[in-house]
Amino acid sequence: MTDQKVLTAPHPLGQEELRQSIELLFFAYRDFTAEADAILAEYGFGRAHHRVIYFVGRHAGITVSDLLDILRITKQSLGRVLGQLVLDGFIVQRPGLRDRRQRLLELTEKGAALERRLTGRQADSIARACAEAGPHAVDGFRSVLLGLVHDGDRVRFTRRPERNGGE
Amino acid sequence: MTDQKVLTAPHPLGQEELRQSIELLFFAYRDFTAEADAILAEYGFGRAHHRVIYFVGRHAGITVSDLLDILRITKQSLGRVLGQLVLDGFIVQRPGLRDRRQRLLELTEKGAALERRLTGRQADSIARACAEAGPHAVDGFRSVLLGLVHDGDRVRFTRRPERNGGE
DNA sequence: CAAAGCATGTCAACATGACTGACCAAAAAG
DNA sequence: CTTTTTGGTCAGTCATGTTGACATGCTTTG
Repeated sequence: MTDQKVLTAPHPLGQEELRQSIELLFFAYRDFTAEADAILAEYGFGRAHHRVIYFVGRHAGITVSDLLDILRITKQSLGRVLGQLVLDGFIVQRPGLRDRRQRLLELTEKGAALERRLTGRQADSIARACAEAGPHAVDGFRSVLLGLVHDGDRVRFTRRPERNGGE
Repeated sequence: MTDQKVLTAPHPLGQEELRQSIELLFFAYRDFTAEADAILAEYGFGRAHHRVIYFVGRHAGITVSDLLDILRITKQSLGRVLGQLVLDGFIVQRPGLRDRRQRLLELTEKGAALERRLTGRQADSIARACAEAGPHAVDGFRSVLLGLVHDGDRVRFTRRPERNGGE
């Protein structure tokens, strides 16, 4: 019969290839996040808690405002999950020195342990997928994803993400 | 032989690369879905409606059960959004002939128009990102994503997705 | 300095879209 | 013909997003 290997894109990408890419993104994200969700459920947490733990771990001392810029949710939504994480001892807040309104966020050791567990699991998933696809595929994977990220956030991937000045 | 770093990869992807990949997936998915969300908001719909419209468009005559297998949500969750879409005239249900309990789902012309609008917008996003990254990157993008998809669903991308036998 | 305005974060009320449990109807199994 | 399985629905709850009103503290200005 005719072809059945649909996974090679000859040219500027036809309708079918684009549809498959849309679906791949949906299925991949669904399954990728399901891994961590299972762990989070043990703690009574959801995906929102995961995102907070991850980015606080990544940027120790981050302010609530900066976290909001990353997550693109409202202060109120963040406030709820953040409050739970603080109550449960996964995150500590300390007031900013330069600006006492701020609550600079940090993981506790307990929080850092959970973060390592979650990130480790997800890193394993990606590492396995990358290994299967070959090291060469990884560059393509990353550059297409980067093209999907809105301009304002691309800088996160082109320079060092660490920059915790003042406090 | 027998060393541990012999497994062919030039660099097995370090911690930092893996973290960046995790974040890329988060940011790319966030921005990718935001495009369609804006359109959906005009109709008073959410992301759940989008997924239903998309997969019903993709598999005309699909049953509720098969749709549930794709979406991995509960019948009850699907029922609500599906009910709205039927009420608003975006989807029609017709009873199965072989099994009268089934409600085979199809888009109306109105539903198909919305589906084209949503998919077109998302296809443009991906096409642009792929064009920027180069046609070569696209293969890598797709094969890594495919590696993240759980086994049971990979078959959707290796053979023709159409197969509406019975009715 | 005091008042105005802006920035940071909180509280209250609400909407969406997941979930579980109880249920009905039709088909399949005995 | 009963019982079990399958396909789908109704009611209620939970998680997590939203907007609006607000307290506090920094900054700017008369």
